[in-house]
Order: sequence, then C-alpha cells, then structure tokens
Amino acid sequence: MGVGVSGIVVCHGVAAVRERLAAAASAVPSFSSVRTAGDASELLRHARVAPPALVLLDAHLPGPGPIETLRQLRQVSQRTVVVVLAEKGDEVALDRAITLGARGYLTPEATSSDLAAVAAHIFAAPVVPSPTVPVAHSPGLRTAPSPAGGDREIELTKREYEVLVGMSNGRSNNQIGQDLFLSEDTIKTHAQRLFRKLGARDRAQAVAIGIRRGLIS
Amino acid sequence: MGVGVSGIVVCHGVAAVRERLAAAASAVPSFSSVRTAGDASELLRHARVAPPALVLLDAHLPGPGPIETLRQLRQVSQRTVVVVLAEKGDEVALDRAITLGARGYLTPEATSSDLAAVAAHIFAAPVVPSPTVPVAHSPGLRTAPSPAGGDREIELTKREYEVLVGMSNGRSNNQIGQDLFLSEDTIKTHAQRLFRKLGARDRAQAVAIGIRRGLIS
DNA sequence: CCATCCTTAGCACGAAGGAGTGACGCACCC
DNA sequence: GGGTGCGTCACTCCTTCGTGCTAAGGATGG
Repeated sequence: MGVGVSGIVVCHGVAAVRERLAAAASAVPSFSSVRTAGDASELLRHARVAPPALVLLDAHLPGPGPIETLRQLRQVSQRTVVVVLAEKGDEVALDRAITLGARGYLTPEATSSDLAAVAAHIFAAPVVPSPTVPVAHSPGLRTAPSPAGGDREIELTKREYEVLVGMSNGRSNNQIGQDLFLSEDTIKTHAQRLFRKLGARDRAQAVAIGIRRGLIS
Repeated sequence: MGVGVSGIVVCHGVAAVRERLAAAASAVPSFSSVRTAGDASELLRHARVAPPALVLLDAHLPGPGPIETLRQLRQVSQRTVVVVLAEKGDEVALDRAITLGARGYLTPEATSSDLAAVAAHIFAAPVVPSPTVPVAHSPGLRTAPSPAGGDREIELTKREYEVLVGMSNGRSNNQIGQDLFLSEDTIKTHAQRLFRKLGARDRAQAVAIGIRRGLIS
C-alpha cells in the first residue's frame, strides 16, 4: 500500500508534457498537492515556499539546466526526492543527476501507475522502532552517528559551537557574550566565522544548518 | 556495556555534596566532561553554553527551586536527561519533577556505580534501524509522526509556515516577500505572530523550535 | 448578523545584526 | 623562523530586524 506523498512539483520545460504529468500525478491516490513549474526559478520558488516531497525534473530543462537546478534545489530543500525525466539513451545527464542526489528516472511518457510504482519504491517506509514502549520514550543520545551527511563534515571550534547554541536559544550577541564572559564584538567575530563555515547568510540559517547536520540538537 | 555520556552537570546547593558527586561521576569510565553548578543560574549558563547530556539536580535547590529550574532548563536544552537528587521520603518534589521531565532520582549519597547503573539504564540505546542497507538511505518522509512532543501542538497557518521556511533558508523578510509576492511589511506581520506562537524571541530561535518540533525539516 | 481568524499592508522607531578591517597574543606545526 | 588557525577586542558603516500601532477585506461558523 502506498505511503502518502504530500507536495509534488512537476518541472518540465514543455507545457504539454508538464500538464500531462501533473494530471497523471493527480490521479495517483496517495499523491496530494501537485504543482507545476516551467523553469528552474519557478521550481525554486515553489521549494522555498513549501518544500515538496517529490520533484519530477526535466533532464533538458531550459536555462541553468537540470544539474545546476538540482544543486540549488538541494540547498533549499534537503529532503526532497528528485526523479529525473529523461529518455532511455540519456545516460550522461542522468549520471550527473544521480551523483547530485536524484533518486531515479522516468520517461516523460510515464503514466499514473508508473508514478505510483516509483513512489511506492522510493517512499517505502524504513523500519522504525515503535515509540510505544516506555523505554523508547528516552530522548536517546546519539542514536545514530549522523542522520544528515552527504557533504563534507564541518568542524566547529568550541567557541563557534557555543555561539551557535546561544543563537538557537534566541540569545542576542550581547547575551551570548555575557554567558561566555566575552565582549559582544568577540561574539560577532565568532559568528562571522561560523556563518562562513556553514555557508549561512544569517543566524536563522546557521541554526537550521546546524540542527540538520547534527552539530547541535 | 555503558554508552558514552558526554556532558554531565552536577547541580547541588551544598558544595561538599556537589563536589563529592562530581568526583563520583568523573570516576565513571563512560562519563566525560563533568561540570558543577551551585545554583540555578549557574546550571542554566552551563546549559546555554554547552547543553549537557545529563544533569543531577538538587531537589532542594536554593533560589527559584528545582521545579522552576527544571522548566527553564527544558527551554534551553530539550534533550538533556535530568535525574533529581532527593531523599527517599521526598515524594512531593519528586512527583512534580517527574511531570516536568525528570527521568528518575538518586540520593545525594550515590556512588560511582549507582551513577553508572542509572546511566546505563537511561541511556540504553534504543533499537535503531541500521542505515547500512541502501533502502535506509532514503530521506524517509514522515517516518515518525513527531519525534518531539511534550508540549501542546502548535498549529501554524499556511503563511506562517511559508515564512518560517523562508527564514530557515536564510532569506530576508524582503526576499520572502518576493517569494510569496507580498510586501515586506506583511512578512513582518506574519513573522510577529509566528514568534508569538512558537515562543521565540527572534528568527533564529523560531527556526530552532520549528525544526525540533517537526514543523519544518 | 456578529465574532473570530487569517490575510494583507502601512509607518515609525529603536535595537540588533552583519560586513569589513585591523590588531595582538597564543599555540601548533613544518 | 614563519605560516596557520584560533581567540580576543575594537571600530565603522549600513542593513535588517523586531515591535507597536492601526486598518481593512475575506472567509468561516455559530
């Protein structure tokens, strides 16, 4: 039985293909909230507004191309599953897409049952320990080494970590400085290095990245 | 065999008890980074700087008292396991502490082996699916309904959710406005209500709370 | 119909945040 | 010895954020 998949974006340069696939997707019972995008920027806007669970991505997308699009999509929506729309012979684009995290491919002629089959395969629920027994109520320290991964490891210094923790608790730079017996300017310096390391533009994104990567909890 | 527990804070009003317990904790092989606190504010400072895995908390803490302290600690460090230090007869304080998330109690005379036993019990690793098989590499949509919990559910409106997602991606209010075809001022309004609902002081904390509660990923 | 909520939007204001730069001490390592 | 990275602090400059207030339209539901 199919797992519910909420949030699908069909991204294809050709309106006819796009609409046909969207209709096919809407016909899948376990799918909900199907949207369409005609180019990369539209897809990214969708992703920023409401990260989709599944994206069907045109292998011959106009503009930046599917590879760059995939890369940008990854930055915005890490957990989104991407399936590339390509013809059988299109090995090159496909390989590069896979290395960037695409989870498979479909031909643009895919039917509803094709989509359902792919989704059932990809979204097959991994076995998860039941949280019913009291023991599992435990917060569980370090259950898995690192749920994230993918990119290279980021190592924070002690100070950077402490500053990041403070940020995640809604403390101002000044307050963090008081917590650590440091001046606010010093916190700003650490914050700046922290942002560079994490690739964050501000503290909100830094916290998001930090939690997603398991640097803080 | 004991799971490694890194970050222990012994918080007790009496220096002698505190030090003795800290020494006992340091003697446990699987424990590392043992710190002490003489009152609530010291404990909270420790927690803000580096969230501990385990806190031994005096049931008769001076000042705000252990209940209020526990409540504040919960806000700063959600995953920290708290064990209350109380005498056998102290049912009242104990009950209230348990409702606030304390995981058990010890007498102030606890020895190293007591601590080790408690830790082994509490930090017993829950069964976790091995991430070695390729299937488990799946991002896994909605594997568990909500890993967090505890407090009451927070319901965000569509707009609030979208704004929160934007924040977590490091977008400015102005940029979020462009993503949603809204004015920056409108984003501010949504942000304000978002902060209220989440109990956040700024966007960084809002993102932290949002992710921890599973509102966003 | 009225109450309530969501949504949108504006304005003003002080408080933070973030970029950039420079500087000094310290530890480590080649 | 010199390079590198970390930690600390200061200073400027500009941008952004967060808050308070007000207001109005639409949807919903009793």
